[in-house]
Amino acid sequence: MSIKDLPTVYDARATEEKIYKFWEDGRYFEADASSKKPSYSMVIPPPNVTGVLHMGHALDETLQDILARYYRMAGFETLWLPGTDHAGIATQNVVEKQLREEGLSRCDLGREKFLERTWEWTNEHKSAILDQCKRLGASFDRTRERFTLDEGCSEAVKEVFVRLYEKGLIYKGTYIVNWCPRCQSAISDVETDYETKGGHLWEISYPLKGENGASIGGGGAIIIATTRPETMFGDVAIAVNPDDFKYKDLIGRTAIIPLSGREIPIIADDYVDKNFGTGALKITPAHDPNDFEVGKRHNLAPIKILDEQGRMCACGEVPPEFHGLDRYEARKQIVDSLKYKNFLLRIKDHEHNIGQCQRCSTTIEPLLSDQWFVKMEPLAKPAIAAVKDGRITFVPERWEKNYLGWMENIRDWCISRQLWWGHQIPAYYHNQTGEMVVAKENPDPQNYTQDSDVLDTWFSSGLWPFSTMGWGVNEKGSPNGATEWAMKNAPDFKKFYPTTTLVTGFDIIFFWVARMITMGLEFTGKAPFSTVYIHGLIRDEKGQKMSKSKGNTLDPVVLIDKYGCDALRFTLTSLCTYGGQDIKISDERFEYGRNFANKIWNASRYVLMNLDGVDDKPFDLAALTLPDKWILDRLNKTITTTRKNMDEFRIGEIAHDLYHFFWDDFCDWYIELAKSQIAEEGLKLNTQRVLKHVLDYTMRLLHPIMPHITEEIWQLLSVGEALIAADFPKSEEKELDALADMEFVFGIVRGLRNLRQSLNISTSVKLNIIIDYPSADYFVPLEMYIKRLAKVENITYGGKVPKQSASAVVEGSKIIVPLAGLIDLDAELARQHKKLEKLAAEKGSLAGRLNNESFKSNKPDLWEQTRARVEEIALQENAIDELISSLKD
RNA sequence: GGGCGUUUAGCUCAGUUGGUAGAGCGUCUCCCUUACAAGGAGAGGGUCGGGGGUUCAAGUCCCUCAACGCCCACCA
Repeated sequence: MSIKDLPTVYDARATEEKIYKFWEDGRYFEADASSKKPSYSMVIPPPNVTGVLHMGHALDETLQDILARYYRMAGFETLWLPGTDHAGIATQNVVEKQLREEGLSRCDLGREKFLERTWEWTNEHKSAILDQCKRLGASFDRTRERFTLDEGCSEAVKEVFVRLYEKGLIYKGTYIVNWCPRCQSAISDVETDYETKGGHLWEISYPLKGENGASIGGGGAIIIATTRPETMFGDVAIAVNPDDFKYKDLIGRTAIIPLSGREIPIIADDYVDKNFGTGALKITPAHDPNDFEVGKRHNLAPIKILDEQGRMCACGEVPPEFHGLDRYEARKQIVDSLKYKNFLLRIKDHEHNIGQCQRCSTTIEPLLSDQWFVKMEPLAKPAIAAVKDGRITFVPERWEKNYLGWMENIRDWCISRQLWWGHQIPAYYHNQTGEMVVAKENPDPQNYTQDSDVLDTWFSSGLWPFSTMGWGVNEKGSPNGATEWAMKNAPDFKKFYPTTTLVTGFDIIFFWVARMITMGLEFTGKAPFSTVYIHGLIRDEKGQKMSKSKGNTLDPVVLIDKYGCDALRFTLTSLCTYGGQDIKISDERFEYGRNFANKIWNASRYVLMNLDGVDDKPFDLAALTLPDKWILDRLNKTITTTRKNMDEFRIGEIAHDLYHFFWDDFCDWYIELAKSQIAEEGLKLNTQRVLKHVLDYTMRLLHPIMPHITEEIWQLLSVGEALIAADFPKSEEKELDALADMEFVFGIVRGLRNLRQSLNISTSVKLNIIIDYPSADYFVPLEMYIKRLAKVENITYGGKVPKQSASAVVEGSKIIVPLAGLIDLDAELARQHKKLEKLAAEKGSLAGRLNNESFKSNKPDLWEQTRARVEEIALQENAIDELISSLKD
């Protein structure tokens, strides 16, 4: 297709498909571990295999891609490593749902068959979301794609588990955990959400046993308050505050659990708040984390009365009529029974926070069970230090506090999950003796059986920066113990670990970022990345979180179809503030990026269509006109700020700067001025060279944000083979010093246009203008340029100042326009008076400063500036006065 | 209970070391001038949430109050 046939509307769809294929075919995304160039690397936050691309990914992937493309162009050997997460619970849920539809359960299949089935599903979907990322223009290296359950990652998981265990940092124990009765698994603290709900506080009377062994009812009663009456059969004590005079005498006596009749001691513990409820608290160690601690302090064995489904146990502690009841039904019946037997004294409304499973919103049941934990404190210490001493920086900085606060109060991490899909815990039990061995392989499959639990999904993602890169060869580089896989990939680890930047949302700082830091430091001795760039979350136009259930999601692929990928990327990028504010979006916002892409397209079309006869030589510095120098200066400044902003992760500012430079400076001013230069034979060639140069460099600057359209145009410019592999511009030190003069020209033109508009003189009417310069300094370099504007602005220039004329003042010069035709005299007079008022107000406020001696001595340059402005105002006022009297003539 | 964020033009938001406020969209006026009507030119619009303080000078620094949002903790 010839340049002249390029469509006037940019065809994003066709261009993007073609260009992405060009990059893939040219293998431009693939990193070379043997390169001598300095490295820049990132790992993708692995999306869940069950995930579907949403706006959050679009933003996260776009930002990473911008960095990858920038550093690739800036001379770094760049690796952006993609992959996906096996997402334990989520994936298992999907497959179990399929099974249910077939009338089966996972237990019908058995573990082995179920896993086969899940692998089948996974293999089918594993890469779907990364394939979708192609539409985003993602330049990650698919030859290095990883999956958290694949060979290398699994090997690393086992290695890490065994080493932590041997170091005493992984332990197994019976503790209270957050149990999800629906998922049938323990979940970690961070996977538990709390929601405030209305509930009740029940006050129940527990009879006291008589002092001298008197029978039930003989010794009065103690009244406790609880939100969970159904757990009463698991009570092991009643606790009161040791300083609470109400109960002082009761400490050490014995109370009797209503309905079941078991005897429990009354103990004293500081944990109890005298002022809450009745000041007496029932202690149920098996079903409440705080009670568990109290129980431990007082050596009271927990009694478990709810099972893993959330039903009352059929045990001796629970009266038979409640056996097997669901926890809520049990509560109802127990309360009825208490009421009937007069043990229930009062019911108060009470709001409290209820823990819920993040994944299925089922109310969490704190449950006593055998689980595996990571001892976090020793691991947290170096992870705190790495952030405090600056080896790891958070951008924006405020997230550092957030991270440190959490780390400094870290609690042990429950890592076992009662699922089948995931990394099975590498612990083996002897079939007869029960003896436990923790090892990477089963020591003797005949006699040992592996622990049936799997690891929390975040355990493997915590290793992601190094498990994906061939970690496993020991520090001395010896193959001893390392798998073949690790050996093969070790060069990646050497070249690209630690990674440079991690890009993610603040919602997974605790889940993921913190764990990568602890694990990275523990196992590689190095922080896994030096900068954590935290961006905001995408929200809908009302500021609500996007979710499928609310139906307020926007599909990135649909938006790309409608507006184009580069448009989507540009819009998203422009909304990224340095502070990482959440981003509110609606469909229409992407018109911003689309319009910009179209502007780029059409301006480029103009340049391309006007390059006939141009050569490959650089522009002639000596022959540059004022606008040439100006646009080159502006380009140079834009290069400087773009690089600086890239270093500082001010990505949104880059987008705004480039938008402004391209649209306002290049299109609206330079190209318009260049049109008249091209018409002059003597200036044509050099102008073409400048146009070509500026477009070339602008495409380079914009490429990280808008990769497809820039690649397309750059290739049409025929200055190189592939923009993706071209150099990122470096700024020149020397300035061409044209800004001030050009501003003057702009002032003249604006003044003129303003006059036309306000006097209602159409651009089709030719105007004569006269410029009254205050001194020759202005005149010499600019006269020519004003003349050159003649065609564009439809003016003639020069002559004598007639009587009736309008004028505008620019930096001491006056543009005078004779008013031969008709104008609206009153309207013009009113306009001028309004201007006078404005000027007077400004002068008033400036005068105060001017007379301020300390301002004059503290900031002489600023004072001088102010003084100059006051002079300018006086000139303008004079001009307006003159105009007014001339109009009145 | 502790911490963080936000409050600037009709709407959505920028505003890096303190120096008389900017953008996009929307509004009004004019223009289909062969790069672009997804465009061009011009205009209007803000006592920067309230109050106090520091300073010659505060959207910007300090204190305080208010509203909204988020995170952490989880007194039964």
